[in-house]
Amino acid sequence: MKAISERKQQVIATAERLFSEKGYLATSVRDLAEALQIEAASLYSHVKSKEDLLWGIADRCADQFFATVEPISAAEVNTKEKLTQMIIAHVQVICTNLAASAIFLREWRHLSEPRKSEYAQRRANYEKMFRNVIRQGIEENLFKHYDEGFSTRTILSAINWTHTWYRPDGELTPEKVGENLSSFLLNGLIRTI
Amino acid sequence: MKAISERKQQVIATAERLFSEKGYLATSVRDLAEALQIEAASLYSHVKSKEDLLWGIADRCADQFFATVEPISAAEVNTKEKLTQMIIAHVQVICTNLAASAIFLREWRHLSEPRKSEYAQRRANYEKMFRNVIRQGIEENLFKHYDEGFSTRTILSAINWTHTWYRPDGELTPEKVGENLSSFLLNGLIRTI
DNA sequence: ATTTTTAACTAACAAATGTTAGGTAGCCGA
DNA sequence: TCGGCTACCTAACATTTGTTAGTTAAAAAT
Repeated sequence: MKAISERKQQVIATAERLFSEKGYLATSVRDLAEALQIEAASLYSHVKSKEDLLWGIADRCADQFFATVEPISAAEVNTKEKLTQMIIAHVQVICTNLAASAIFLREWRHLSEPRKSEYAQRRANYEKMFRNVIRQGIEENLFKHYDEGFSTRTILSAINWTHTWYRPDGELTPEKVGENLSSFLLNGLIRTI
Repeated sequence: MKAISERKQQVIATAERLFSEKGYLATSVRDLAEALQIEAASLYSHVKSKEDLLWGIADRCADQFFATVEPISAAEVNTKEKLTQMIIAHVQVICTNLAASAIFLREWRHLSEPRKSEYAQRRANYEKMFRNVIRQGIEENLFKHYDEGFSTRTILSAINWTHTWYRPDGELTPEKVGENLSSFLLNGLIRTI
């Protein structure tokens, strides 16, 4: 496989940070170069193009979400437990890859075709894992009979937003955040006892 | 007050659509002009600058959210009912102003200072209305004792995402969507009876 | 009938953007 | 010691960008 030089790793890490902070379009190649304290043209020793950089980040991040959540999705556990664990795992990926996750969740839209459509498909496949477990829960009469797409979108939007507010230096561990979110979404805000 | 000519309304409506579809930065003045079938420079008969256009849209949309939700926030109803109605109202504004809401929710970040900071403050004040009613519910021991900021962010992110998937030509009315969302968030996905 | 306003135009601008060409100093393995 | 590789440089490029200047034809107001 292709080994990734240490310097290229720095380029990628800086790009992740800037793309997630300011957005892909608002980050110029010169901004990125300045953050690395080199000239803009020098970036092209490490990277083929600005969009290739975005693509690489998006690609690797998608891999990580799949690698973390897919095993849980395929495991044999009861439905409630499975959804809980998937939420916790998903949130964990976000919290430990805040910058890259922002690309997975938002900035991928700025890929150009055909990559953009391919990526949208990949994201849809990812979300289908959540959709499937939710459908399962509905069929088992364990989950409420909302439209299955509605429930999926509501849960995903609530947990995805984590990437905008989670701070690694805060007091909450990623796991605790995931537990709180799954508990909230499964049981609701209202006290029942 | 300043009357807004019919043509300017068209410019604004088209800008709302393009800014929300492709994003503010990805929409050039020439894109906008082409959609209106005029030359780029002609836009400046109607609008002072591209950012002024963004600003106007963001400003009016914020007004609308406040005008719709603030009266409910200030009303004397029990806490659960108040939060429910606020969610429904908020979702209703989104669903009936999909394009402008996308600016309120996302694209305002591309305002330049000091407008950006002012707008962020305004949004924070808006969200504070939700935060307050949630705190109230916690104090009344009616809502679960999650961190108040956590609950607020979770609810808002779930309901804000509506703007990406709601279709006016679908079968759900905005009110029904709001009811489903508030029911989901207050009671959770799990069946209890 | 004359003036003013409106809404468009053409032409051009400076600045910013992503990118390429071609070069150079230092390091590493043979 | 030599050749090639790495990581950067300067200079320049073609486009795209938001915007201004100045003009014009038609409509509205006086």
